Amino acid sequence: MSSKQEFIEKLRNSSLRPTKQRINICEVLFNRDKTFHFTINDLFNLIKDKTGEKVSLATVYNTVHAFHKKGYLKEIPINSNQTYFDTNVTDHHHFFDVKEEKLIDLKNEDVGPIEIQKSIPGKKIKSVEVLVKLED
Amino acid sequence: MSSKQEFIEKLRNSSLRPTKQRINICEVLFNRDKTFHFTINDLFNLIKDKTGEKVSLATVYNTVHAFHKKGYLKEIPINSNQTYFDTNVTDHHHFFDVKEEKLIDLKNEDVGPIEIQKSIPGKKIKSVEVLVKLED
DNA sequence: TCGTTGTTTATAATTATTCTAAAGAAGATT
DNA sequence: AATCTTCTTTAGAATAATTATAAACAACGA
Repeated sequence: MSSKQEFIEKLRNSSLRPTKQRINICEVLFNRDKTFHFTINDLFNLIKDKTGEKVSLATVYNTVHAFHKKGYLKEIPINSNQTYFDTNVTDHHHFFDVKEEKLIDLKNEDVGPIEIQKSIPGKKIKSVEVLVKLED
Repeated sequence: MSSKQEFIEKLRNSSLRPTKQRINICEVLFNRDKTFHFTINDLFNLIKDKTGEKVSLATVYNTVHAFHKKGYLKEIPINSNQTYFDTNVTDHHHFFDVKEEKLIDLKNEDVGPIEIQKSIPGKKIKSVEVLVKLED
């Protein structure tokens, strides 16, 4: 449970002006116990439902990208026509239920350590992501 | 080096009629030594270049999807605006050079074994994919 | 050869995302 | 508080990838 005040500080600390819209988006994204997987469209609809206030789609895009850039959101690679984001920005992996189009977190302990025994000169590893697809 | 005749058989065996267009696409996709990573648009352009014959974009989409369904192509999960495919349908992983937008194969030996120590009732694992993003 | 069914194609439609430019709000300065 | 600057929001247009449509065409079987 985070308070409005905390969100305002968080935004200020990131040199993002604490606007009504951004605070509403924070409420929806970060005011929850469990990690949250979503598409922009999910979020767009949830904001209306949860806060009663409408935020334009463009602002949702802007804000999600801003939060992603600041490291408050993580983009999840799935083959789908829509981009998925995750409020859990720690290093972790995912199940993807292909039929239900649903993402499920894998704790780091759920996946053994991953050793990459190859390197490309001049490049360093930015991230290692495992995606486990599930079928019935 | 596969021959035209082999492609025709391959197509027939999959109950896909061996049309000129499909055979051309096979030549471009499967008549090569190394694995091939591509987007639909890459392929569309390559067909013109390599075979001299033009195939409509819609047919490229149709054929790639048909081949994917038959298991001759693999879709690769990357966060990008375009969908990537791979002619290497065996179980393997990838580097993705974020800057150059280029995929590089990881042999299975290059990645230690991956243990998934969690399961979802009623679901079974369809695939396990590792994507290693690279930066400079 | 003829009829059936599958395929190709140009084009239109759809969908996710980004761009644009004008109106509005936040922050700093006096 | 009034003003100025800068950032933000917004509706709507623009773009880009993909999918749908429906008519012309080609492969197959009888």
